[in-house]
Formats: sequence, C-alpha cells, structure tokens
Amino acid sequence: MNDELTRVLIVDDHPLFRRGVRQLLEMDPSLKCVGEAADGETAVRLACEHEPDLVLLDLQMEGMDGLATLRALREHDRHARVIMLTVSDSEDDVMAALRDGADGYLLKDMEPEDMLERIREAATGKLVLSDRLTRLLATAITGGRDHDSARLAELTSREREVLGGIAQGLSNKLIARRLDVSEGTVKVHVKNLLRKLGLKSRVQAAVWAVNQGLR
Amino acid sequence: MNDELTRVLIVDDHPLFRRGVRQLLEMDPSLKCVGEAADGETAVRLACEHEPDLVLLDLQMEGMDGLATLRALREHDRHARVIMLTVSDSEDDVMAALRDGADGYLLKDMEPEDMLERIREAATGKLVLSDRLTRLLATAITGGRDHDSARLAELTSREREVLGGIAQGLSNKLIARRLDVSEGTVKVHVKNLLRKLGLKSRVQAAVWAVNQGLR
DNA sequence: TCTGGAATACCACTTTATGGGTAGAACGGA
DNA sequence: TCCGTTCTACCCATAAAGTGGTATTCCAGA
Repeated sequence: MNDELTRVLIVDDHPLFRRGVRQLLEMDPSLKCVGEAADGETAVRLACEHEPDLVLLDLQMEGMDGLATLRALREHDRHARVIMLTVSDSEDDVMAALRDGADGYLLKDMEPEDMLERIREAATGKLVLSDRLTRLLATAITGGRDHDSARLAELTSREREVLGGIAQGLSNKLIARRLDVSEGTVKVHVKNLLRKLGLKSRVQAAVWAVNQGLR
Repeated sequence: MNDELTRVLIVDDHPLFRRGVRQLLEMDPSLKCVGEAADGETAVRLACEHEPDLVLLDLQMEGMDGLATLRALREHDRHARVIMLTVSDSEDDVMAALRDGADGYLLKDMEPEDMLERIREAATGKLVLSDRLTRLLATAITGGRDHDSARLAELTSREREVLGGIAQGLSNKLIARRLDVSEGTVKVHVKNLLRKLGLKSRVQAAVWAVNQGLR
C-alpha cells in the first residue's frame, strides 16, 4: 500500500519461467516485481516481508504445492491478490483454486501480451481467467466466485453507501451532502473501504463496484 | 461545467408537474434546478443561457413538441444530456426519442424515489429507462443506442487509450508511464476527454467506460 | 459493566487531479 | 504549400483526494 505501483511476487519452481515472467512485468511500468520464490514456504515468508499486492503462483511445485501455498498466503495476508499461473486446465484444479480464494487462474501457454493484460486487470481487482477457461467455467464460476462479494460483505453498511456514491462518480463532498455528514467523515469511510477492498484509489473502487454490479 | 453540481433544466407544460419535479430534485444535493420551461422555444433559450447538464423533457407539449425540442437542443448544445419524461409508453415514441439522441426515457408514473435514482444515474452518463420499458426494448435498444458510442467516437485514439487507463483505475502518472509520455500530456488528454464525454471527473469517466464495456 | 466495532468529527499534511492558457512538432488533406 | 487536427509539453492556479493522527458517541456482545 506504500506507493502506487502494483507490487508483484512471483512463485514458481522453474527459474527460467520466473525470469520470463519478470521480464514480462518489466514491460509495464505500473507493475513492480518485489520478489521471487521457488517454493511455497519461501513464498509465504517473502509475502510477509514485502507485502505484495499481487502473487503469481504456480500450481505444481515440490513440497508445499500451489493450493497449499494459496491457503497459507490467505491466512497470513488477506491483502494480496493471488493469481494461479499454471499449465493445468483441469476444471477441478481451476475450481479448487477459486474456491480457496484465488483471484485469477491463467494458463502458462497464453500469449505474453494477453497475460500481461490479465495481470493488469487482476491488479484492479477483477477476477481473471484464461479465455480458454472462461467459457468452460462460466456457469460454474457464477456459483462459486463469492470471493469478491465476501470482500463486499466486509464493508459496513455506511461504507457500502459511500462506495455506492463513488460508483456514481460523486465527489466526497457530494457524498457527504447526500449522507448528511461531513466531508471528513466520508474521507474516513473511503480510506477504510479502500483498505478493505485492497484498492488504491477511488477510481479503482468505482471500477470494482461497477463490475460488481453495485448500483 | 462550472461547479460540480448537476445542473438540471425542467421542460414541461404543466406547472404543477414542474413544481413536483423541482421538489424531487431538491431532495438530492448533487442536483440543482437551473430553470423551468413550459414550451420548446423557451427550453432552447434557457438551455443556451444556463448550459444545463441535464434536461428533463416532456414529450407532449403545445407547439414545438418534445422530439422537436430534443432535436433543437441537440443542435444548440451537445453537452446537455436529455431525458424524456412522459406518460407515453409507446414503443414508437421511445425508439424515436432514443434515435434522436435522448439519453433516457422515464415514465411519469414512476415512483418518485426511483425517478430520482434514475436521474442521478443519467447524470453520470448512463442510459436510463423505466423498468417497464427496459425489458420491452432490451433487444431493440441494443441496436439503437449508439449515442454513447458516438460520444466515444468523438475521442481521438490517444484519448481512448487514456480513458482505458482510467477505466483500469490507473493514475495519470501510471498512464503516462504506460504510454511513455509526460504526466502533463495525460492530464491534457483527460481534460479533453472529460469535456467531450460531458463528464466532471475521472471517476465518472471510469464508471462510464466500464458501463460501455471498454476494457 | 467492560470492551470493541462503528460512525462521526477535526486537524494537518502531501499528493493528485482539474482548468486555464500557450506553443511547438508531426501529419495529412486541400 | 497552407491549414486543421493531433499529440506533445509546459506554466500557473485551485480543488479534490488521500494519509496519519486523535477523540467522542453509541450500541451490541462478553
């Protein structure tokens, strides 16, 4: 949450693949790689140290595998979004990852440009899936992606009202008038809901809310 | 475009109805009624004088009717959004209004609270329709609502790229880095696209873009 | 009754964003 | 070649947003 860059942690047991991902990330100035890990234990430790905004996590790893790492990350840091980056297009794997709180599931055989685009999208809070998976899981996901709505549920009712104002493009001042409170109070609510949603600005909150169908 | 309030012009030949709408608008501090007109000619004149952001326009009026007034408003002021406010739920009327560039079509028998909500939504650039009409016209509208995409077409390609960045929740600085230009340049593009889209802030632009499916 | 979350408000401060203007370089069409 | 558009960059000013505190009130649960 320090600067405005999206801080990324790469977790994969193939050094060469990590290097490729790292180079891909360097193509986008809004993304910054803050670490690499070859196994789950290291990943969790680095996540605690560097507090990344986004973790790119391989599913197949020696020792603690991707899913276990995902769960461990979820326990230690509820801030970071986690995207599974793997070769398996098995529906079971995808569903398991999403059920355990993954914010995305990308296949390693994607075009690098597409992958970068998805990573960007994920940084803004969108649930990202490889095209190949999207259609496959469209219906199943609809029943299973209550991760974001869980984030929404974390908000207090007042924060949801403020978020609604943001999603309508209102300024803090106008939200304050509508809710009949001071602008400073609205700022507090904005601050808190941004933290709870793991977002960096009201613009991201607006995008997120609209994508959630909040209106 | 002066202050941040949405400036509204009410056009209806029934004084009592105008008063009702005015009182409704007063319930929302982000809306400000800047004038009332009982006929089309007066409406156009007042629109030129007060440059409203939103015009609530009755379809049935003596003399210049609602559609003619709509077209006249479109000629004189491409900034204001125009919402038809009428008793007719005829599909022909709705389609004609939308074809002529109306940004919304609300029926006078709506619940006042709903109407206010729709008016707010319209202020952020959304195409609003009474619930009763939405389903009726869902398919037809899809083919006929290229008013917003016309606004999108007014943007230069660079402005669209910047808008894309906004729709991903990026700051000007990050958009600048991604496009490899200075932050000041991005600010110029933001300023211009806000003007072209008739919006007041990047947050509104983000909401608009996401609703347009821009990604 | 104590405790913690929620909502409210205020302060000070830094960073972003917005609005106005000017202006040069590049490009394409008349 | 001249003209209009676009993209670029810079200046200044103000407004809005975001961050970090502290503190009071209220209310529900332990």
